[in-house]
Amino acid sequence: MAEQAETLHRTPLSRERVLRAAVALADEAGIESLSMRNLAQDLGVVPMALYKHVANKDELLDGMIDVVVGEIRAPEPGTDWKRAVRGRILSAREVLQRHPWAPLAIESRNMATPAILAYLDSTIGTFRAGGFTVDLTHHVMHAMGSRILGFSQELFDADRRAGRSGRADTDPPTALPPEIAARFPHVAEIAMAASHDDESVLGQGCDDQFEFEFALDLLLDGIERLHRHGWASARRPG
Amino acid sequence: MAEQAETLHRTPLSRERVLRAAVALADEAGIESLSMRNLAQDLGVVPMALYKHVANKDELLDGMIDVVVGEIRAPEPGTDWKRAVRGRILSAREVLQRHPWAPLAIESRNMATPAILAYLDSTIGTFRAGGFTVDLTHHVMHAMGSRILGFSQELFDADRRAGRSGRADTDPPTALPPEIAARFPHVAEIAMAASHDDESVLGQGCDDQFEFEFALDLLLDGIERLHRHGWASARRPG
DNA sequence: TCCCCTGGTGTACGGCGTACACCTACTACC
DNA sequence: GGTAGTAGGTGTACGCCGTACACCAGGGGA
Repeated sequence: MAEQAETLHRTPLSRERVLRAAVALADEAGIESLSMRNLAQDLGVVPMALYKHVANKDELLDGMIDVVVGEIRAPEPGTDWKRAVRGRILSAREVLQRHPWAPLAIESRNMATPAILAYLDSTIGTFRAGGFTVDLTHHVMHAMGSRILGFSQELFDADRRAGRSGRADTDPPTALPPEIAARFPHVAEIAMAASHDDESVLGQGCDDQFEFEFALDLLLDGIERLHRHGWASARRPG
Repeated sequence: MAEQAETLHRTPLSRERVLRAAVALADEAGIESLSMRNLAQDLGVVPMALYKHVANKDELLDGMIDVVVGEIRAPEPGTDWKRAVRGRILSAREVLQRHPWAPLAIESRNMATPAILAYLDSTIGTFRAGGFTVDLTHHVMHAMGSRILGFSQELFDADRRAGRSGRADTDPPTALPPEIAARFPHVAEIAMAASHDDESVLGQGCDDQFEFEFALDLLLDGIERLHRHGWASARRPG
């Protein structure tokens, strides 16, 4: 019977299947345990079999990124540029939260993958359709940076670093140890305010979604202002 | 004589020396060739000797980050918050350009190193001294994200990815291949405008420094506006 | 019938981080 | 001066990694 199971051969590998298995593995076990060997084992196959479908591990990562980026929802057409861009970026953020390893993977790779280019192209198109000059659009895209793909690379969030496995326990208050608080009083002050829900609007710890939208709107509002005022690049005087 | 050279022993290792050698190695050869073995060889020592001074490779990386962050210039006192923050961030940017591997290293690590905390603490202090509420300061720090440490994690710059060795040849025009341009017309339009120096203000390719300051000022101006209007967090209505 | 081509296999190599036992030279103390 | 303890460099070895290369099964076309 084992023989029969052998015989009616498992659905054969394909680039598609390899990529999806890789994304699933990274989602569940963290990017640090995505090795060709582990991935092969998940697929019930010998490690070298993967190389018939992806050139090497780097190319595997590129493929995984494209899978993820492909999940981002296109903006509904007919809305104004600001709403369209905002909606799309928030959709990107949702996607990346399902794949916590992706931001770091994206940043550490070449970035010229087809899906990313398509995404950027479409976003640029939204600005252009909204009446932005090529010039302003260019700078705006730079200014949005990685946020345009839904992540902001905070300096704080200890979560999600280095691709932790899925839902780690969202850390409770975790008042920072007193010797730290003493050395860094200003940090302590903020941490304090953020964890006490006295009259502070912030509930338990930081509300990541709020912070993301705060920064996003700060940028979008600034951009809108530049656009309305017909901003054109002229190097600011020294 | 070899014996004598042996005998008057080389200056002994120290955490300090190990860290500086590691930074130098990463600067010159790229972070991908920073291995405990290579580093030991550079120091004329056997790999395991390093473990008497750093606990493991992760701790080595943390130490390297602290070395780099320690190079950031403190703002001259007595200036207004905006000038102080801006100056310091631009100083941070200079430092990180000397250590192209650092942004990725920083992002992939835990971030709670003493030097980083001290840096954040001092920056927060600048905002507070400028009259910002704890609340606004908190959000502002989030909004600045990694930019506060001098890097923006662009999606474009192919340079500097994954810690290339020092000065790679700054790529010439490099008009993107026509089949790409056809598939991604909006990207092509921008690339075109950026490389032609016709009447476009941008010289050859992108001016990274300009883009960085553009985004930085966009944020700082927006922040200033919030501050002046006495912004206080109240969740935006759905 | 034969051949080739697609795709899975097995073995092996060099590099990595690092555990662990060892040795050596120096310092402190009697 | 002798001895014990310790800080710091050494050597060996293990298990993991990516992947080169030779091989092989089986199915489809000539």
